[in-house]
Amino acid sequence: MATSLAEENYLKIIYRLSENTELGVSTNAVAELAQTKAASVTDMLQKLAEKGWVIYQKYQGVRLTPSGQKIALSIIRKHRLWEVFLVEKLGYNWDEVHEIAEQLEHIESESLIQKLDEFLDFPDRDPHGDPIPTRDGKMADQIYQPLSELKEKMDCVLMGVAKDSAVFLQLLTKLDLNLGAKITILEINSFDRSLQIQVNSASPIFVSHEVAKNILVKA
Amino acid sequence: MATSLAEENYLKIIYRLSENTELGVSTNAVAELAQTKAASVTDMLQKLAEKGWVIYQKYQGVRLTPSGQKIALSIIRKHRLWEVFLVEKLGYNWDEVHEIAEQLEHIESESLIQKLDEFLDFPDRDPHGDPIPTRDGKMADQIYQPLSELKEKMDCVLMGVAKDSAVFLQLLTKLDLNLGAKITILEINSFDRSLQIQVNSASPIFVSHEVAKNILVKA
DNA sequence: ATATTTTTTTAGTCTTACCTAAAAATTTAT
DNA sequence: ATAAATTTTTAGGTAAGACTAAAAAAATAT
Ligand SMILES: [Mn+2]
Ligand SMILES: [Mn+2]
Ligand SMILES: [Mn+2]
Ligand SMILES: [Mn+2]
Repeated sequence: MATSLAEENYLKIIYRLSENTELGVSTNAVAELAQTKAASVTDMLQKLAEKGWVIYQKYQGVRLTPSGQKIALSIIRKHRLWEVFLVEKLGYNWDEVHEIAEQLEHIESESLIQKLDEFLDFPDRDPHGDPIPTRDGKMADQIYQPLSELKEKMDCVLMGVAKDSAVFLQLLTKLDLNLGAKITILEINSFDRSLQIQVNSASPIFVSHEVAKNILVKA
Repeated sequence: MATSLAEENYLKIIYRLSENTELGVSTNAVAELAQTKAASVTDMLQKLAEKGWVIYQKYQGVRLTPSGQKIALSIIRKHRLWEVFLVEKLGYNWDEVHEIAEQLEHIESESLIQKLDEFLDFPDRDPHGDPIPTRDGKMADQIYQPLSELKEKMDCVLMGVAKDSAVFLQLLTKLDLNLGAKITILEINSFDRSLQIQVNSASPIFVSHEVAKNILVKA
């Protein structure tokens, strides 16, 4: 069945909110991400349920059916492949690509994504370190851990980010915290959990706990 | 002012129909290309006029204002650049790209088109030989002529097509009539104006007047 | 246990872009 | 010049996807 742009965006949002929980996703949570009102969300959830893409019961929240999940994963696959294209081929920085990919992810053509994937040499991570779902809808687990979970004196490599807002990514770029950066934790301040770290053996810098939580690393 | 997808498509259609004539474009002509009904077109023309993109007077047809023309040209620029990308970078054939470009042309990002243009090395023709409007909205004239206008014994090179329907392009491909093909007119049959031609010095083939009309060549 | 607050749903509108049917204007034919 | 045919516009509706305000349900506090 054909999906409208609005439907695709809702399914993607529900997918994202389902990643961390087993329970149904709340109407308000969807409304916030969709930048719309709860009443509009209720309308749409009823429509998505009729189409068989979500399980929805009044006041019980919503969850994706297998077919809804499949659609969401295909949109995410397209989004991430286009992000790779924008960075690798067109020379964008990682903080500039999300909005454009939000548009490109809705282009409908099986062959286009197939050829794009090939052109990009079948990447398995996007420019933010997020796994790219395979053609048959399997997504690798996020195997990296937040920098905030590491202990003092530990070394690690920056493998991704847990948030792709432009301001956050620009901050990282300014601090030389790019994909692949080598990080050493010098000290963790117990007062505010901020970290003193060394990036690529340069002079030490401070990052807040909030920043460290959103940096994904491999030990 | 922001343009909706529907508005962009209407402006593009009006541009296309204006290319050959000085007069206003008729409601019915627009309706046919938009695959919609005349009543819907009238609605839209009134809206476009309010926005200042067309001059519209009841029963007098419609024509683009300079700002309407500018929008149309920017959509056409995007369409044709994407077609170059699809053929040159992703390996599509020229008969497969139009529908996908119809979607891609509506992606909104100045920088994206700028970078795409650069990535493609600033092409000035698309895979069908059509000129690509410049960033400031100038489009080169179509300087090629239909094969049907040439006389017997003349040599020419295939530089473009006047129609980009998939069936037509597939026929040309089957006959080895690709961009750059060398054509010699052996004979023109006065009965139905069909032509006997030689392509790249291979054995002679026949093409109808209808086909010849839509093949653009340089003598 | 009851009252209050928060969340969610329903009811009623709005805008965009389409539709059909009917009316009006224009064009073509006699 | 009139009549007939065609084109275009108007009038009135529909579906998608949003909104606000009000009602209902659920969660939280007293
Ligand atoms: Mn993104
Ligand atoms: Mn990403
Ligand atoms: Mn095209
Ligand atoms: Mn073209």
